[in-house]
Amino acid sequence: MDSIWTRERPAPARETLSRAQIVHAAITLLDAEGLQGLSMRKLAARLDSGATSLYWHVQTKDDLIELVIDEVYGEVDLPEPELAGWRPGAILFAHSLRAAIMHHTWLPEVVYTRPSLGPKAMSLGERGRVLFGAAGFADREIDYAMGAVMSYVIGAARRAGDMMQNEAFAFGLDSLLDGLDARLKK
Amino acid sequence: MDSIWTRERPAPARETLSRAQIVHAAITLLDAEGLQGLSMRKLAARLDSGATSLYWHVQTKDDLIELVIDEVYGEVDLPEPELAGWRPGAILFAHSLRAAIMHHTWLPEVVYTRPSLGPKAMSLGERGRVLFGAAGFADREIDYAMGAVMSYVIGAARRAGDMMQNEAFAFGLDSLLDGLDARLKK
DNA sequence: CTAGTCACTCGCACACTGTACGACAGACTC
DNA sequence: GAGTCTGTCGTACAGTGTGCGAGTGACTAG
Repeated sequence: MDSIWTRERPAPARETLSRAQIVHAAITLLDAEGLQGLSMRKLAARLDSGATSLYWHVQTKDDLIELVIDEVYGEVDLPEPELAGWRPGAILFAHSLRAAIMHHTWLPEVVYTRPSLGPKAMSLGERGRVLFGAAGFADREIDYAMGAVMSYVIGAARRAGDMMQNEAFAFGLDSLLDGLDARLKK
Repeated sequence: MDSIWTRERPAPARETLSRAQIVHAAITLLDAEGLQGLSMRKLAARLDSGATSLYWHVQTKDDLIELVIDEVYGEVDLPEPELAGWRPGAILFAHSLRAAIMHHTWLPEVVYTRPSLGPKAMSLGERGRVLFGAAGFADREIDYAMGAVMSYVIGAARRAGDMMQNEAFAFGLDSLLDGLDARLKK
């Protein structure tokens, strides 16, 4: 009998590039060689394809970078309030974002000029709104509070590195969270 | 009579490029066209010189960018504690740094990868240590506190813009300063 | 006055960049 | 068989940072 299910997969004809594959390769190349190290030709070489083939899947290099940023946002944890309570949740979020930046050190250089409208950034924002909303912030302050934490973490990635820096990081983060907390209790 | 004082200036022979001149022109070019817009050739054109002439005054484009960053640090106000007291001083510092970033929007993109060891950055750090030291922070916490404020301000430059954003900026800054203040009073 | 040195400028060249364009190839639909 | 759709790729162009070496004028030593 012949049906979609019995028929064997047509076998991908030629194996074909995919956007996800390109984005993934771009991230590993960026991690290995930094922002300077990312060129369309080098990226294509890693994918065993011609440089201009990439342009079928991605309109410009800049678009690729936007995709790559969004992908990294996907690595960031931000728990639901029931699981952790507000403050531990915010701390976990902050450390998780920091970890992502430390792992992808090129991110801060690149995050400033673009809007962050990708799906994973959106989902992160949504989860943040839930957490900070549950904490007791209202209306605009929900976004302000989450934005403050993100701003601090991203800014703190300058010259980030070792233990010593982690102490400094925690100091600032705790202070900020204390200040936010105080706003809740007023 | 002939002396160094009576002799008229030899007249600069040929008018010559200077590092300061190059740095200045680079900043105006960056302000006008962004990081992408800065190329050695364009910069040289603005100075009516050959592109490679710049390389006598500056070793690489990267070095030039380091100089440029330091120059911007020079625009940042940070008052002495007697003049303002700690908290107003910190607020002025934060807003002044923010203003510099808003004026030179390319700065965050560029500030992450380099150490900030220039004289103006150093002087800023020194003045900061005075202010935060006078506030009552001790030892490492002096640097941590100032670093936290800087981190927040720099991070908050993402997608910065209008009134609305200023409200968000002030919210986070006040929270952070509240948290730091609380640490002083414990 | 001549010869040499120093401070500085600049044209050329090289390897490399992003990407527009158009030719091509295979699979699928009539 | 013809045509379309998805996808790949070589070539080419304008632009990049910068090494190299030649050039130029002002100053100094003899």
